[in-house]
Amino acid sequence: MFWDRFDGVRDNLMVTPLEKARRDPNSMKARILDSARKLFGENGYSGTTTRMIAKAVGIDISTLYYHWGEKADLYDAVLMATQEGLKQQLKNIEKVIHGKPLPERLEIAINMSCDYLSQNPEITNLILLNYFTNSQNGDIPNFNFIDIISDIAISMGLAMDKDKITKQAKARVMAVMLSLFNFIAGKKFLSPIIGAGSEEYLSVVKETLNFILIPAFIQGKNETL
Amino acid sequence: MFWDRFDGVRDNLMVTPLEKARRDPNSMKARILDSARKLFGENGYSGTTTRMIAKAVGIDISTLYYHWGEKADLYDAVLMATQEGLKQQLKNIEKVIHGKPLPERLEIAINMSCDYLSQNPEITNLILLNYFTNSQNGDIPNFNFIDIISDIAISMGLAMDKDKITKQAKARVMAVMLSLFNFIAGKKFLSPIIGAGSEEYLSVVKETLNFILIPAFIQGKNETL
DNA sequence: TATTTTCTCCATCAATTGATGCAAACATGT
DNA sequence: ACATGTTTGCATCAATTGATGGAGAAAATA
Repeated sequence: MFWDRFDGVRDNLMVTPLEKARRDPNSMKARILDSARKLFGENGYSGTTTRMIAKAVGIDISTLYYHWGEKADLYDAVLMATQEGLKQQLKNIEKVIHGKPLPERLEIAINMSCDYLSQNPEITNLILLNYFTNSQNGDIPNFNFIDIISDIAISMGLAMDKDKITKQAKARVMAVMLSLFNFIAGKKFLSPIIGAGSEEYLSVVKETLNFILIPAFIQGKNETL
Repeated sequence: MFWDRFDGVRDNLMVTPLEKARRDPNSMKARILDSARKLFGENGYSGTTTRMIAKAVGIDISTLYYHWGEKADLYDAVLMATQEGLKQQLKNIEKVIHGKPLPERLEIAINMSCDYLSQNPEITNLILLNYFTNSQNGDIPNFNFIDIISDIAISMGLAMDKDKITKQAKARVMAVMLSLFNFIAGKKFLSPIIGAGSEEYLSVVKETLNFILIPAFIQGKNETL
């Protein structure tokens, strides 16, 4: 019986399903999570069925439900994993730009972010789709934006204390993020409109972001927020 | 029999369903279109069912199908109507700002656009949701962005000829639009993050857009695109 | 009024959806 | 080999989806 097994703490007792999946990237849990992330990113929550995910992994839906339970729970885990990856990437950028003057900091940050996000396009899709559909639909789990916004605000020198960030500063960071995310997430839609090929698109985006953001934040540097 | 009626051209022979609906705003067609626009804007294409729309109008689904046929056709009409409204509003703005110097033009355009879009929030939702889901899903009708982009580019003095707009100019206009659209569409999601109430939110957004866009486009005014 | 056309709703369809029960397969330790 | 718990897939469920046929009501036409 299970209560006979007192030989120490069973290590997955206090471990979240997401963490369990991350420990072994080849586990069924992790494979499902990967496919789910891709598909949710492509089609959104209601546009993605559990059968689509199961088929992508090559398993039966009941196996999926065995590992992750409800569809909403799986989606929640996908958002968590995405969020973690993004935060990790922000830390990497922070390391590189630390100490440098603001214009250079911005340029490097834009450059690195563009590269990272365009190499993992499902991230921006996932976040933006979530925040659109979720702004109206309360029963879908939602992405935690505020942490990331705060981190960036501090990194960009718009605030000192994580708890004392002005509305204006948050809004400015948000504008930056939204532009960037939209350009990446909407690549397939926007690149034909702009009339640029895949490689050219990324450089046009970088140039545009630099064009728009750098003068604003240089000018506003000494402004009181 | 219908072929006996040769008393002139029957005027709705060459009339699109959308136009027919616009002629009489109280017609069933128009009422369905209105509810559909609202719901598609709130929940996206796959998140909105024909039954939801019918229920909102207070009719049976078969009545809806009688008037609009396939769900995709109705969605298409919704996008068309939205697009027309947006273009009309752009013309209004153009009239007001015509002849004024660039910084003022930008400020007025931002101001008017913000007001218009926040009074018709389903517009931005519709467009953004469409462009996200459609960037991957080809069988859903899609919004015609390029016309609007071109109009704005000319109005902002980034180009002279509608057929000769550089990639950079298009990208810059797009960045402006995307920021604005996202702030409006994401109001419910973003305002708690910023920490602003409903009225305050709009003014913070306007301020932020001015802060970011005006220096960029002033600086870049004499640049060769 | 009579007839034709336009409209509305009920009932129903097949396909798809999220979700589960159960038995067989697999692994793991004794 | 045995008993244990862990995975997996088949079959199936009720609910929901987009969509239609047909009967009758309403409106227009004669």
